Amino acid sequence: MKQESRKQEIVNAAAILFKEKGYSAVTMRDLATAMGIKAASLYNHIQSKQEILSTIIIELAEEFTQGMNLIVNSHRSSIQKLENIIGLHIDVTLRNADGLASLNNDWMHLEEDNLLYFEKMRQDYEDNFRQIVKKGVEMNEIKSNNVEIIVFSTLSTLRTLYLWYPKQKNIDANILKKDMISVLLQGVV
Amino acid sequence: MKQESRKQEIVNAAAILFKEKGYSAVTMRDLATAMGIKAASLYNHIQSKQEILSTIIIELAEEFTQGMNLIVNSHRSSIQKLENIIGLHIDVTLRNADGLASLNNDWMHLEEDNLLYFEKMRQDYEDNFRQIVKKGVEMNEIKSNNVEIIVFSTLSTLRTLYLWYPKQKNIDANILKKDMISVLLQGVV
DNA sequence: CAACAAAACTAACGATTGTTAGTTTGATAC
DNA sequence: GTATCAAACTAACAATCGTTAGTTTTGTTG
Repeated sequence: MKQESRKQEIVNAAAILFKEKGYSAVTMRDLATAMGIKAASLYNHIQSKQEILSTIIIELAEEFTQGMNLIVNSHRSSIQKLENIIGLHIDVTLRNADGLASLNNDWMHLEEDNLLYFEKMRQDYEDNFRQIVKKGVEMNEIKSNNVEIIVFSTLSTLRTLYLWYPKQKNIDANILKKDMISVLLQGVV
Repeated sequence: MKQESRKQEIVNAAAILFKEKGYSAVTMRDLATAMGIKAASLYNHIQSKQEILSTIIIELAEEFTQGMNLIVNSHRSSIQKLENIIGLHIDVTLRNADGLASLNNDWMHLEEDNLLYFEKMRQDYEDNFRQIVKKGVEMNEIKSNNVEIIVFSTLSTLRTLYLWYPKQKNIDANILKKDMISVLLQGVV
């Protein structure tokens, strides 16, 4: 059907470089070299370096927002909702691990409008997450440890998947989901 | 004799800026402004921007290495060793949360010698961690989930403490250790 | 007060940055 | 074969980068 547009190729190549050295340390000449062209040629396809970054990040953030909204509005137990969140992160990570590096590490280099938009999505995401955990504690589905620590530790792990997953070979998404749910929710001891 | 040396003040100010925007995006002029002086004046106290980064990161990495060695050589159960590792991360984080941002996000901007040195320390640290978990599984102290997932998820959480801890107000280190051990080892459900 | 060192300053350097303007190339359509 | 258009190119720009050189200010000590 549609093959990948030249712009998307550039964005994908940029995501890989941004993952390795961060947005600020990657020059347009670096990116051009990775694409096998000259820096000026990039501007036939993109408007600015900044546009590349926002394309990567905003798209991913909207994916998470959309996924979280489905989960919040579903009629499931808190535990099942947490399991679905774990699944959401794994799905997104398998699809675009490179881009997640920018989302995690370079979001602060977005400029004004996109920065505010991103920060709102992230805040809403965390609030939704927190509410699910709180409800789970109220319903006695979740041990009443410190709610903030549960939110923080679970989210830390899920956000770091993009670093860990590529180092695992031939790992099946469904097995990964099962194991991750087991470790994050049932614990280690 | 010694208050904080001027160099240490510069390093500390740099750590804060590096945490906010990353090493590459912080200019020597940014750092000078934060110190209330001109950029050229910084060079009366430090040799290069790179020296600032390596001062921040290597010192912290050596702290972790030293702490891990003590734990590895201690005669404790695997669970107790894991608890001590959690304690180590909390202690280091409370002492220097800003510097940990650089260690986590900007280590790849170290140059050759320090980069290799750092990478070796990090590899050894992870190997030690993995061995402790493996031993725990063998001794039936730890549920035999996927060992790699346990190592990854625990380490992800501990490495991200630097972001989370400053947002908590008046949290006691010992209570934090207890809660963190509970969530990471005993689980949530 | 004179002497000295620490730490600030001004001015500038060569290199590199993101980006623009104008031009050439190469494939497809008529 | 010629027109078209996307996509590459060369050349250069103003701005900013880390850093150096040389000078002045500041504070302490005899």
